[in-house]
Amino acid sequence: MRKRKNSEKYHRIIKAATKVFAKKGFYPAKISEIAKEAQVADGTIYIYFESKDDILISLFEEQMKTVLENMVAQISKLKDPAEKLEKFALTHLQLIEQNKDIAEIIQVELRQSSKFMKEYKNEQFIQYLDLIGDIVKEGQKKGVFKKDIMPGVAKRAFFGALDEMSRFWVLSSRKRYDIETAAKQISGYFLKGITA
Amino acid sequence: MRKRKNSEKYHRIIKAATKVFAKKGFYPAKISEIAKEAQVADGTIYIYFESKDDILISLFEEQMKTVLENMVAQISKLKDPAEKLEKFALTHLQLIEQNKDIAEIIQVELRQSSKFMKEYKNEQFIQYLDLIGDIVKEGQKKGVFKKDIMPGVAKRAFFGALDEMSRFWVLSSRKRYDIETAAKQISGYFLKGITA
Amino acid sequence: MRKRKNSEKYHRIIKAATKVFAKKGFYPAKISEIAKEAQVADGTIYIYFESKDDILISLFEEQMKTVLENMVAQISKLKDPAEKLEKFALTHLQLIEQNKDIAEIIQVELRQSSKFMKEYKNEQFIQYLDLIGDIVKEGQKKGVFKKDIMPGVAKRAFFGALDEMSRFWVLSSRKRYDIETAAKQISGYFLKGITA
Amino acid sequence: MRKRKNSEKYHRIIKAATKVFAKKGFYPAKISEIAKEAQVADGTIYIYFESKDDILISLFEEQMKTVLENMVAQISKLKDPAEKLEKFALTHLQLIEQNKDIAEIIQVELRQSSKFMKEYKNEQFIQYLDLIGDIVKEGQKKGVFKKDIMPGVAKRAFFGALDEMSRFWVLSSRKRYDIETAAKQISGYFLKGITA
DNA sequence: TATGAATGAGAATTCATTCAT
DNA sequence: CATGAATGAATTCTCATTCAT
Repeated sequence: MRKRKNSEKYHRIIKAATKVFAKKGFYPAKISEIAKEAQVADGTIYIYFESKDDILISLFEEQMKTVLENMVAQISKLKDPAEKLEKFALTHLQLIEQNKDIAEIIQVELRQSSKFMKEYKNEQFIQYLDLIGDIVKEGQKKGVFKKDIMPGVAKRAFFGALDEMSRFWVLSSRKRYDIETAAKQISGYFLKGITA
Repeated sequence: MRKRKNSEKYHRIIKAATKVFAKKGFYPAKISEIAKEAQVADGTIYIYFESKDDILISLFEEQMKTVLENMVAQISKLKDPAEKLEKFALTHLQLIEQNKDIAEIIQVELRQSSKFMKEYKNEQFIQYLDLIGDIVKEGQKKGVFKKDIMPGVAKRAFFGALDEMSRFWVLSSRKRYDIETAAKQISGYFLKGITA
Repeated sequence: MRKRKNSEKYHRIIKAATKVFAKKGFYPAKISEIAKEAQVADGTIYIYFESKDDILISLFEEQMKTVLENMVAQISKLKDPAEKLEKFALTHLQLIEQNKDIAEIIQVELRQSSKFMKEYKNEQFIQYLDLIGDIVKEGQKKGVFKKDIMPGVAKRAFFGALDEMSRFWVLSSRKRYDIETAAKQISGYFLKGITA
Repeated sequence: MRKRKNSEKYHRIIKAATKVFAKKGFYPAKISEIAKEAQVADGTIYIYFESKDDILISLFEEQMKTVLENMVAQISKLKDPAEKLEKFALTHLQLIEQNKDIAEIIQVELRQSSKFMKEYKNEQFIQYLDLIGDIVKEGQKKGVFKKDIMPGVAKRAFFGALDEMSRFWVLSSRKRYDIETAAKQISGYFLKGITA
């Protein structure tokens, strides 16, 4: 088997799997359900993917690539590290907003799945986190961020704050806060603190 | 079946399940493995729990009760909201540190599991989050936190920051930063921002 | 283990088992349910019975003994073979009527259960059938029944007719015909035929 | 799952189940044994049947349809109600004779099983019984059967007589009476009685 | 390539029976 | 005798994966 990523069917299966995994979760999702959603035969899936696990990983990489490219494009336009962080927050939350299925899988099924996290070196996700770390380092070099901030801690704290907010959106039906407000609040805490 | 929560076996099974779920994840974990770990027969598990799902939920509630009580005890001793937040961060990370298995399950299997999150109203977790929200509100009333902070966003952002940090610890074998530093850093971002 | 048939508990268990087997059938019935009904512990049942199978067989023999004795008492009072057959029919249907649970078990679970029928020589039932055969033979000797009637066929035909009627009663909630009418009809067919 | 009743495998499984159920009874029969007998994998059975219960019910309906059609064909050729009853008896016993397995299941497992009898409306069996009832009514209309015969009782009595006879054959290894004699005797009792 | 019927390993759960108290 | 917690063998059913067509 060689992956035929250009094939129309490959993408149809990825799309179907995204929908089914998001709805049911990875383990409870059935190959036959993905096949039905993709309008192919069960066996056809195994022409494009090695296993059920492989669908999840492929799905993740496929999506993360896009997310990463998009984020880099947004960030690189800006100069000010503080503005960059704010833009990161907004872009991240918009992305979640527009792709609930993908967001849920990334959060719930893959990023959290100990099974995959432990044996699958999640390169894309590390790069995504590092975008934040790089902004922090850049800010420190430019003297706009405090020197004693630890980028390795800060990148996780910032991402975690956004992520928890997203989870709340993904899992709750209605959303209480609008995206721009939430993005501004969260980046605000980081940049200026909450102390009066 | 009546739950015999006082029974020594009940706790032995909870403990075994915690270990096995943490190691393998909920779905891949086998009842027989939990039974073996708990040194009981497979069937014995069904004297104390209704189903595999029930083990996970019981485990979670059992642990969260302790966590919640512990956190309340730590926080209530302090007066200053800023100090409370810092204490919250430290206590949370210490807890994670001391109970990696429990932490992993709460994060990975239960809090994140779409299956459970959607049909299981996670009261304990909501209360835990609200502890942060209450500190924020208290700080605002006392005039030490900015008035325009939204407690509903802030509690998630703060918890998410800690949680992402914990995840990093839980999933990575070695730990790069010591707990007190990390806790101080993270609560510091919130309180005073990272801007120089 | 020696059977303690005089014990009050022995009879309580038999009675409980009769109720439970009648309601659920032999295989679906649970020992724990019989124990609960009999208000004894599960383990106690095994003091009085060797196994679940043993309960069914004991139950059957216990009940059949009574049924047989009762029938013999009724029949032996009469002289005329034709009257005896009529009395048999009436007594049989009355018995069914008054002991639906026992009737159902005898019909459904034991007499029909190939498992038991094949390895368990059902002496009591054979004797019961033979009561009919003996009446037929007696009638032939007395010259009141046709000589070419085959007692072995006739006893089964007569019993079967009654039995099918009983099954209808046991399994249907309401009863369309009164017992005396049905008994008279059925014995009437045998004795005088249905031809005008 | 869609039932593929035309499939060769569907019939192979029905046939295998008939054999296994007849030999062991419904509850003691194992799916794996049926699968082995049918020379398919265990899982294959679940492509054609929903559950073990479904096999029994399907088996029954499949067989009863044939039995019913066959009986109607035999009966409808005749004019005289008395002859029809005699033919019914003969055909029924022949059928039993030729299909011991099916007969045993119908009698022992399905017709008698409280589990199935109570929740499964046994249409085919009711129709079969009604064939007898209709003959009786027809005979009464034509004036060849007594007016005071109750068809609802008579049909059960007649069927029961045949059925008990069959059971004797099914459950005993050797048969003492030949079919035609037995059929004639039994229909004879009904038609002309046994009184000299 | 595409199909979907067939496979069979695997897993949760049940429950008759035992035995230490 | 009585108990009922503990056992673990046994069984149905599921579903990822294969492969002949």
